[in-house]
Amino acid sequence: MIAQAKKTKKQTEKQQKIVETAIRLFAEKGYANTSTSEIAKQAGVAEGLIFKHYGTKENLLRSVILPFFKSSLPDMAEEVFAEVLPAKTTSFEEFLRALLHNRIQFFYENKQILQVVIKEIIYNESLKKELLPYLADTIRFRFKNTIEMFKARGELKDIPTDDIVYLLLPVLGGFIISRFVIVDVDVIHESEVEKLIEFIMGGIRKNEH
Amino acid sequence: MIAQAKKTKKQTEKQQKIVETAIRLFAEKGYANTSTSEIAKQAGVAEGLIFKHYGTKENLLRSVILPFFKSSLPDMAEEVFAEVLPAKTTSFEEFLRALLHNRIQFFYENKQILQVVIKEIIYNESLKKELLPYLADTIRFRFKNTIEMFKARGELKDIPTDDIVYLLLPVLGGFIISRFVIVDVDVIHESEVEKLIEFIMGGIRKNEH
Amino acid sequence: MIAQAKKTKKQTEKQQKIVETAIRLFAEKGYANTSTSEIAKQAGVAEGLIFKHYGTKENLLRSVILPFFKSSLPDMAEEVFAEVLPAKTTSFEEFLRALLHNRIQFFYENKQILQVVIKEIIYNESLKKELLPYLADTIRFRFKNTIEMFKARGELKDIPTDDIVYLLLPVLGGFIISRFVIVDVDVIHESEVEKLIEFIMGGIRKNEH
Amino acid sequence: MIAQAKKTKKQTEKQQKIVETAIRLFAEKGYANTSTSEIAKQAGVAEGLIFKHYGTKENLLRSVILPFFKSSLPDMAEEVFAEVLPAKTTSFEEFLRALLHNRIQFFYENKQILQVVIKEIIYNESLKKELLPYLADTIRFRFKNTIEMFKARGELKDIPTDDIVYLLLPVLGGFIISRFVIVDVDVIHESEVEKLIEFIMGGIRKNEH
DNA sequence: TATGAATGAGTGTTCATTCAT
DNA sequence: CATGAATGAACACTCATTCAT
Repeated sequence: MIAQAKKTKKQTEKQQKIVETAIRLFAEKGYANTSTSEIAKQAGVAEGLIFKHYGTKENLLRSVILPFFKSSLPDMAEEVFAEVLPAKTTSFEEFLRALLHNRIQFFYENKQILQVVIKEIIYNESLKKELLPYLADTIRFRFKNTIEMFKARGELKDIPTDDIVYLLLPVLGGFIISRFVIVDVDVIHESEVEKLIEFIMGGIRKNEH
Repeated sequence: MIAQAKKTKKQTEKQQKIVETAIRLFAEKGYANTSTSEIAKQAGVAEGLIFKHYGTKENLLRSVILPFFKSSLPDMAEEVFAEVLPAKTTSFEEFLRALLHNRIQFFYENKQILQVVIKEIIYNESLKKELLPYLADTIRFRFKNTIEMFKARGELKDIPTDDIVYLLLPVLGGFIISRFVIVDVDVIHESEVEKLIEFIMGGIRKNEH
Repeated sequence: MIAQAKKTKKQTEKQQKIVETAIRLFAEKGYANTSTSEIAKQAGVAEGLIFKHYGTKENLLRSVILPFFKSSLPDMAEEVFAEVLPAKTTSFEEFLRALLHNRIQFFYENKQILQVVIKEIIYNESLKKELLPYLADTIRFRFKNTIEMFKARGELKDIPTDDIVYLLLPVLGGFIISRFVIVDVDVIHESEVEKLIEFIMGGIRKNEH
Repeated sequence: MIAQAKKTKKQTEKQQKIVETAIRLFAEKGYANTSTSEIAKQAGVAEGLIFKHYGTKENLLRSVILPFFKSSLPDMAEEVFAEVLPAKTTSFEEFLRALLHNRIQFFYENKQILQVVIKEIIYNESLKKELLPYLADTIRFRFKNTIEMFKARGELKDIPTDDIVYLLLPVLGGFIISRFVIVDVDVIHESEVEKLIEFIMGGIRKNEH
């Protein structure tokens, strides 16, 4: 169900090995610091084969990133929102909790691809231009709907929805990136998630009674 | 006073030009995607001169990053805290506001170096290992003191100080990085800062009366 | 059987050409004065191919020297001693004559590699350290045995065997080096060999009767 | 009296230092493996100064080699033969002994220049072509006269003088080169010299009585 | 499909040499 | 006399890519 980014239709065993190795090396050292000869060697494959299948090194990168980006990621999103939202009784906190758990699980299982995506979006201007708008639109759209729903229920402050999304995304994104990309953790504890949720919901100011 | 990372003691005009050009190109395309020959060409300098002065390409990168990192950055920090804190009457909100304005101004003026630093910390494993602990320690230490002070004044919730810092840093860092590195803005509006502050202080949950 | 230093197992035609050209140029101008681009050009090969096969320029040198040194040279030695010694009746003079003819033939056929070896042993400190002890041990060991045999037969003076070897090696070595390396002759005449043998055996002092 | 190769007429202190350092480095690693920048650094001098004084690197090498070669060496030779020969009563053995002691002392004191000369004569085709004939002529001429004198006295075998010289030079040269250049000894013992002399005079064949 | 020899443009780096000061 | 910044050609080496097998 998850981590399916690696397998498309008909891939030979060697082709599989190439993609796996490329993902691992791109994640470890970055696309620009990984040579096709190293990929070939570690994949146990002739260097020519990479070019038979993918034409260019850049295309190999896209073949790694794009499926994850254009199919797995939105599919997953669909799932989450579909999974969580129907429960009408749920609070926004419950939603956040479910979302975070789902995402964290997903990102943990696709950590290497995620690392490649983030590193290259930051490092590679043309990939950034291509992917960032897509990412922003997709995610933002879903968030807006959900937040407006909860605002209608009176659970959230009367801040404009766009502002909430605009503040929420860097916080959630920063949290996940700092954990999975900057510090390469394997596990995010339940308590961390709870603290984050409480922070997002209530801030840090002491309320007067 | 600011943007002093570029000028050290005795630098010839050409040496200046090399560093400036290197910073610009590293910021635009990343260290790994920038060739020394391109730096030389755009700096109007013989390629050999780069190596006369910096020995290796990697050392040129370090000569760009390290002064910013090890001197300018903590110096600035010192300044902010010194500037803001004495005013005992100030609230934590005032402190945050002053800090953000100061940082935003500083990062705007050093935007390119900042972009280089962040890109390479994410992309270059060995630089990350070298700089991240240093960064974390320096920044974290100052924040802890300040937060504890305001906690003592009863302005902040009774969350453990470490937890507050741990939540605050990705939020502030994520905000600045997403603005200056991912989206390459020139200006951050007053209102954005105010929204961020209110978010940090009060979260998004509607308070019951 | 001889000059086999050039051909190892599976070498492509171009690889052959690289080694041949490298040997020739190293012999003519020395390793340090020969550029890989010149080798490539004269071998009719892309420069990159040299590094595909040999990794570094230094490794190309070693690939030229070491097989000659560690296999051909001792193999030959084996042969000579095996060929000459069984004939119990042979005198030491006969042995010397056979040895010299064999060596001269061998060195003539491998003249260029020999020139490379000698030039680099003299010029390249690290190669000297690596090869000289090996050379000394191998050669010296065989000589000692042979000389002791002939001493036992009463053909040679009662000088300590080590001293004889220690005097004989520079003489033989100096003779061959001065002919093949310093003066680049193609042929060493029978009469030269005879004079050398008579000199070694009898010296230059006139015997009184 | 000796080691005067280093000082010509008016040399500044820095110029002295350049030549000394060049000799040392050329001797250690060879001319081709020594960079002018290294010479300058180790001599404590600006790199430009080398070229102010010597024009090119090759000219620096010649300024080191030629005075030694064209003045010191023949001068010394003159001395030896003048010193030894007058004593009419002396035997050829005595002459050889005096010659060797004189040369060994001289080469020991000029070991580094000697190493440079020998290494470059073997490595540098154009220097070889220039110096070798000169060397051969000068040395050979003096030897011939001496040997003929001793032959006239009946001390030496009736081998043609040219043959004796032709055999003697590689032996003496090989002995000195193998000691001072290949093995970098500081001292040659009296006993070694004696063995060499006895070898040259009497060979190794046991004489029948 | 898969190999791996071969390419050639490009990379970081070195080095002898020049020249303004 | 002396410096050292600056040059540019050459150097060893890398790498994505091609192609005959």
